[in-house]
Amino acid sequence: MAKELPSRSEDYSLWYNELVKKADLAEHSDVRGCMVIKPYGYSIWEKMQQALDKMFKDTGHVNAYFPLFVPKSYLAKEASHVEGFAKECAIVTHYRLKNAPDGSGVIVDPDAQLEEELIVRPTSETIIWNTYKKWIQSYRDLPILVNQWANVVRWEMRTRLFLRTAEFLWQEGHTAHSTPDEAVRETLQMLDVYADFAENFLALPVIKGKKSEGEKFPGAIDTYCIEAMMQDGKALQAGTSHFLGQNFAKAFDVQFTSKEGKLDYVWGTSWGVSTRLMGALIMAHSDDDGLVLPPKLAPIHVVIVPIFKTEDELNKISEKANEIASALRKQGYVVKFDNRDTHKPGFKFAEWELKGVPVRLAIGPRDMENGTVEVARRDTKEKQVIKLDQVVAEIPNLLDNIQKNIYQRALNFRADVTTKVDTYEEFKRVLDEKGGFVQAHWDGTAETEAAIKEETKATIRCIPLDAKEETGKCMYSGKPSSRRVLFARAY
RNA sequence: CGGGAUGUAGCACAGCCCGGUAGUGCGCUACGUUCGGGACGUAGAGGUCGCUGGUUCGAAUCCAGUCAUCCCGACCA
Repeated sequence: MAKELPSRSEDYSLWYNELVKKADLAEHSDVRGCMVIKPYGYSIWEKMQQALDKMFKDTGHVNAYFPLFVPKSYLAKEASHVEGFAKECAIVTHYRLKNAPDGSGVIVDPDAQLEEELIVRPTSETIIWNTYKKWIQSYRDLPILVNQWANVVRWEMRTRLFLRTAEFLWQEGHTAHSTPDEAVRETLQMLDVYADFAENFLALPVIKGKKSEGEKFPGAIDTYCIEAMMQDGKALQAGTSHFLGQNFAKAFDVQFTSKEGKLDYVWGTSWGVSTRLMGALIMAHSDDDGLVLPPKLAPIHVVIVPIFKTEDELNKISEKANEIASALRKQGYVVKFDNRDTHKPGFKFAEWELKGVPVRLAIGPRDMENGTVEVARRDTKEKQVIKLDQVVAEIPNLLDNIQKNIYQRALNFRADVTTKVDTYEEFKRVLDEKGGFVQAHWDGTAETEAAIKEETKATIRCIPLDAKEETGKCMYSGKPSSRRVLFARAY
């Protein structure tokens, strides 16, 4: 009762906020715009990290760590980069505090001003390319395929748990190559890794595409992205991969001698996903009863709830429950036997549903008598009673089935809210009445893009990589267009 | 950063207009009855009223500042 959620369809934002807090994922800190990720939420993030990290290693990458602080002058070296990030930087100006002369507390010591201010990294391109300059002389030093797990700070005006916080956790890959082809291949490879991860672990279908000039990363030649659809019809950028060309190499004077003995600037990429994926995970699958986790990312796969009146009953049930639990654990599943005698079964059912545990087993005296167990799946809330000796064999199939089902559900939802339109009137009507992705022709100009954004708040999410060649007319300007692009209102 | 709202017990909120011993529900603790979908009864514990300053004999209440959160804008690879 105390934990009941607001309805998803009534107020999506409220539902989201309450769910994040009540499912024990995260909460706002008292520190401006910052978030506390609670143990349960963090354990999901850890599972994401493990899966991603393995995929990075499998594609030849290694991890390293670079400083949190970036000297102001580094950030200034790449013109569009500084322009893109200047408005949201936290800056360290002093290195010492002292007691206030009037005894009112501590103050910043005015004598301890830094000669050059340090920026708390909003992203690490600059400090990393400054380092790469020292690492690279020859084509033999290339490629460099480095990833970093870190926190970054972007002083956003308005924050939202997981989706936009002042500080967030992420990984950022930064690679250096001797040829543009290789760098472009790397950029696209990592985009594929992200899409693969989203679909196979998050159970979240994504659209791979390229950003328009207006939406691309400051300092990139091309920005590629994966775009996902949330249950309220708004899009979410779930990851990006940038082809940096020689922009950062030129800004930081990173040159190498090629096989032919010629001096050239290094070609770069960068790519990242963040704790924003947690937001995507929550908004894509959950319902009014709480979180729905894909089994591959669930910190607990199976919870066993005993139903008992007496200690004697509990002991008998525990014996069976522990048998099942240890058999499942041997197969690598995380099983929670919730034998608390402080809460009733109904309370436990509701609590584990709120937390999104994919499978729940309930065993009571009735089951003990019949040699059965009640199996409930979180995604559909279906319950069935099966033989006790079959349950261990059934669970892997069931978990697999749940993983596939929530992916399929999200895919169906996305298809339902994806609309093809040819006129601007229709475009506006679809956005207001239905939301979702809108496929429309665009003349390719920044002016049209900006005007549409201004008038409808919808942005070009991406130019899908698999967009078919199709002659048409821009819905806004009437000028010719050769393919449809994807519009949506977005987070 | 602009407009609006909020900040009082772990949580949700009332009290503020009209200044005078800090309230309610949930949760928490103990005991009893319960236990197959969020139990009930009885008794109890728990609060520098966001923070700083001002007005006043006296401030949760009035005034100023400040910090944070929420909504709308702006901003946001």
